[in-house]
Amino acid sequence: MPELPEVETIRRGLEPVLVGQRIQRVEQRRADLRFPFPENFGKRLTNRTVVSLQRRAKYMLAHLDDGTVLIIHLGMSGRISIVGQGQLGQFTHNQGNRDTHDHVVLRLASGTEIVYNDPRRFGLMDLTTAAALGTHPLLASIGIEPLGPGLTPEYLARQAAGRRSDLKSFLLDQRIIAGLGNIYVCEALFRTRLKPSRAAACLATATGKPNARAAALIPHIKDVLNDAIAAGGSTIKDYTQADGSLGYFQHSFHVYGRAGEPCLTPACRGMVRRTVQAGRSTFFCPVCQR
DNA sequence: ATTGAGTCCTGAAGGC
DNA sequence: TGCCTTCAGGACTCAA
Repeated sequence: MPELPEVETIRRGLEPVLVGQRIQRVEQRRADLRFPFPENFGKRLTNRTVVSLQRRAKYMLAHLDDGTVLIIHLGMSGRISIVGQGQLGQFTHNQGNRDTHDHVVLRLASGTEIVYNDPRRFGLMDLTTAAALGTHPLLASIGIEPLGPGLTPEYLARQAAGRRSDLKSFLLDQRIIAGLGNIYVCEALFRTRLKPSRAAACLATATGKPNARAAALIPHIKDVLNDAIAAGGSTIKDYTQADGSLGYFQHSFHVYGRAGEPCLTPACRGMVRRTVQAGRSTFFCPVCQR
């Protein structure tokens, strides 16, 4: 389920358990995920201490004490569990009891295990260094953070001007905004009352300047992401998951997954519709999104 | 340079 | 119960 808010929620849940800890043992249970693991993957992590855990787009970046950076992407189905002593001190489930899709287990000096599980294996892990992070092939050409200061009406308009793609594909393009996924693009466009099939160029004037649509879209993108992070954060805080899984919280979406159901805009009589754009499901209200 | 289609992989859900 | 099809929160690679 991971989009940016899920990754950020997982990062926040993992941070207090992982940062400052020495990785005592690495259990790598297969040779590849989406890509092969780098050479000596386990060896390079073993006995290293995690100094910080950051997020860039949908990537988690664990900085280690020797300058190594562990890059983790969860793909479509990646999940991370904290097994052992949870944040409230209770043991959550038996260690050593591995699932078929538990691909990597990091055993920490504290005795806690960080378990990476990914049935579809669209996720990945790689190693680089802090110095080389900016030129890493996966990170070098991705766009701005949607929650960062770079997302401005001017930026959106500059990127959108002259494009022939539709709004939905434009916002999903990680080279423009890095971290928006299918759900939150649908939700942000709903909040902005913009039809996903509209041309991306509708965010700019003829001279490439931002217009009212670009200005309106930005706070909706930020709000929908921040709302989801806030919802996830409370779940982590309460630590309600019996198995220690992170990022399983429920969201209430306005359009995503609601095809055939009534639009939630007050007084709107529309029905949420599902279409396909760029091979991905799009959900929108044809009445109030124009 | 952009854009769209195909691709990786497993599991859940729904139809018959 | 079982077999089949469709769909899934991502994003790389390649062809046009």
